[in-house]
Amino acid sequence: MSGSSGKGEGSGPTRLSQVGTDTVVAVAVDRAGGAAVVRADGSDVLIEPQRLALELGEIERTEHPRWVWWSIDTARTLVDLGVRPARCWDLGAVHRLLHGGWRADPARVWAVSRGLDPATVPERARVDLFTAEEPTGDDPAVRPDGHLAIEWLDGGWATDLDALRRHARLALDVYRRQSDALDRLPDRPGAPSTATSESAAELLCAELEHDGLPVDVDEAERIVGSFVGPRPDTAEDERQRIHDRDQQVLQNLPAHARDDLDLRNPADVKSLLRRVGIEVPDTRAWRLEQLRHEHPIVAELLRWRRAERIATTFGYRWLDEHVDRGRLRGAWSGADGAAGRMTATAGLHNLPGELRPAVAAEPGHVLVRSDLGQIEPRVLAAVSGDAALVSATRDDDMYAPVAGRLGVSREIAKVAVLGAMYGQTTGRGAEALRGLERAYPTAMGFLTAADVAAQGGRDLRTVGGRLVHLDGSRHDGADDRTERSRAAARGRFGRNAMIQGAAAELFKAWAVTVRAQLRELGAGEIVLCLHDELLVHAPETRADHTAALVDEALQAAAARWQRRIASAVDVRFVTDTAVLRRWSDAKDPLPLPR
DNA sequence: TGCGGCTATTG
DNA sequence: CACAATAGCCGCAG
Repeated sequence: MSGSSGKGEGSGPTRLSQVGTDTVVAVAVDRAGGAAVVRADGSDVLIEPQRLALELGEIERTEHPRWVWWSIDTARTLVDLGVRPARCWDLGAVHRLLHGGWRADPARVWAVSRGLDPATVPERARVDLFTAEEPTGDDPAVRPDGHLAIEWLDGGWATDLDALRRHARLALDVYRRQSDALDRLPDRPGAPSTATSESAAELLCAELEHDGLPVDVDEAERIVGSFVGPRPDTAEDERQRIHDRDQQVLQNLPAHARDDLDLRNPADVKSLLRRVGIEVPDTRAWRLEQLRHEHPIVAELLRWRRAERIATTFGYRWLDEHVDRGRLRGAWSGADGAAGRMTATAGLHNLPGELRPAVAAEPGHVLVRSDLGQIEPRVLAAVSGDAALVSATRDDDMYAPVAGRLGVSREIAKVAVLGAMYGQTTGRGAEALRGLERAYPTAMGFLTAADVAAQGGRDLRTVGGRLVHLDGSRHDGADDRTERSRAAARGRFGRNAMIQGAAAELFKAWAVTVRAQLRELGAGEIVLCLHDELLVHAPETRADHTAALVDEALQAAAARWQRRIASAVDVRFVTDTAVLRRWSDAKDPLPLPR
C-alpha cells in the first residue's frame, strides 16, 4: 500500500478514498443547522436539524461507513444525538499523530495538510483588518492564499446546509492528503492503522465524557466526611472548619509561635519544624514520613495534609462540580502533547485510593476491571525487537527471567529495567544497568539511540508513527551546566516517549477493540481508561462474557499492533481481569455467575 | 491576573 | 522521587 498518487485534477491527489475495504463519508454537523454527508464519489446528503438522529443513524446502519470529521466536536455532537458510529477518521487526531503538538483546529489542519506554513495561518484579528481578502476563489471557504476562509477562524462553524456541505467536502480532501502522508511515512508501515485506532479513541473520549464513571454518591459523601467532617452549611461554617483543622496542628506549638504560621506555605512549615528541632530541605510527605516519630506535630501535619487535600481537591465542591446523576464526568483527550497518552480532567486519572470504594456499579451491573501487566517492558521488547527480551515476555512475570539472566534479585532487575526506560543513571539500579547492556544490547541500544537523538533536539516518531516534537533551542544566558542538564532531560524524555508512546498506542488499540465488541454484543460500555487499565460497566448477566471479551480483545489488538512493527515480533501481553462491584474490590473480586 | 514553585495524587 | 498527567495554593512580578 504505497502512495501512488495518480494524476491530479486541480490541486488534490486522487488516491482511492478507502481504508482497506471501508466506504468513506465525510460529515459536518451542527445541532441547529443540520448536517451534510459527502461520499467519496461526490454524492451528498443534506439533513435538516430535526431529522439528524434518524438519518445519520440510518446511514450508519445501511452503509456502515468510516465517518470522516474535523474534530472531536463532531463526535460529541453525534454522541449527544445518540448516534455512535463504529468507525471514524478524526482529522484533528490524525494531524496530531502526523505532525505532533496539541493544536489541531481546522485552519491549522487544513494548512498543514496542504503543505502551507502553519505560522501563516491567519488569525481572526488580522483578517478583520484585511476584509479585502474575503474569499473570492471557486470555493468560498478557501482564500486566495490557500488558507481556510474567515468563517473557520475563531471556531465559527457556519450553520446553513450549504456551508456544512463545503466543510464536509474540504474534510474529504484533507482526509485524502493525510491518508497519503501516512502511507508514505518512512519506516512506519503501521501508521495508517494507528490513525484509525487513534481516531476511534477520540470517539471513545466523546463517549466517556457523555457516559461518565458510575459513582455511589452516598458513599462518596461518607468518605469525604470521614476526612473533613460533614458538609458545612454556610461560608462562615466552612471558614470555622478550616480554622479548627489548622489549630489541630498548631496547638502542638507554644501559643506565641502559632501566629503568622500558614500551614499552606512550605516556608512556614519549614520554620514550624525548625521550632521543634527538625531541619529539612523540603517538606514533602515521603520525607516527613521518616520523621514521624521525632515529634508529635509531624504526624499531625501529615494527617492535616491528607484532609486538606481532600477538602481542596476531592471534597464536597469537587462532588458538586463533577458528579451528576450518579456519574463522574470530565473532559477527555485522546492524546496528550508529549507521547500520546489519554488524559482526563475532574480527577478521573488521579483519584486517591481512599475514594475508589465510591466508584461502584449500578444496580444490576458489575465493573469489569482489566489491566495490562508490565506493559512498558513488554513494549520495549516489541519495539526494539530484542530477541532475548522478547523471549522473557513468555513469562507471566518477565522480570523473573531478566533477573535470572542478570544474576540479581527480581527487585533489582525491575528497578534496572524501569530505570533504563526512564533514563536513570544513579541509584540501586545503576550497576544492574551494565548487566542489562550486556544481556539485552538491542533493547538498550534502541533506548540510547532515542536518548541521543532527543539530546540533539531531533524530533522522534513512535513505532506507530506519532511525531514527538523536541525543542532543542538554547536559551540565551544559560551556562554550560544548565544546557547540559537540559539536554539530559530531553534525552530522558525522548527515551521514555518511545516506550510510553508505543504503550499508549497499544492500549488505545485494545480499548477501541473492546469498544467495538461491546457495541456489537451489547455487553456493556467502557467507563474509564487509565493508561494500562480499563473499567467496563456491564450488565450483571453478561459479567463472565464481558470479562472474556476484554481478554480476547487484548490478544486480537496486540496481534494487530505488532503487525504495525516492521521487524514483526511475537511479544506476549497479559491482562489481569476481575469482575467487581466496587473499584476498590480488586483484591476481592466477585465470583463469576454461572 | 498570569506564572513559576511546591505539593499531592495517579499510572 | 527517574517518565507522564491534572490540580490546588502561595508568592511575586506586572
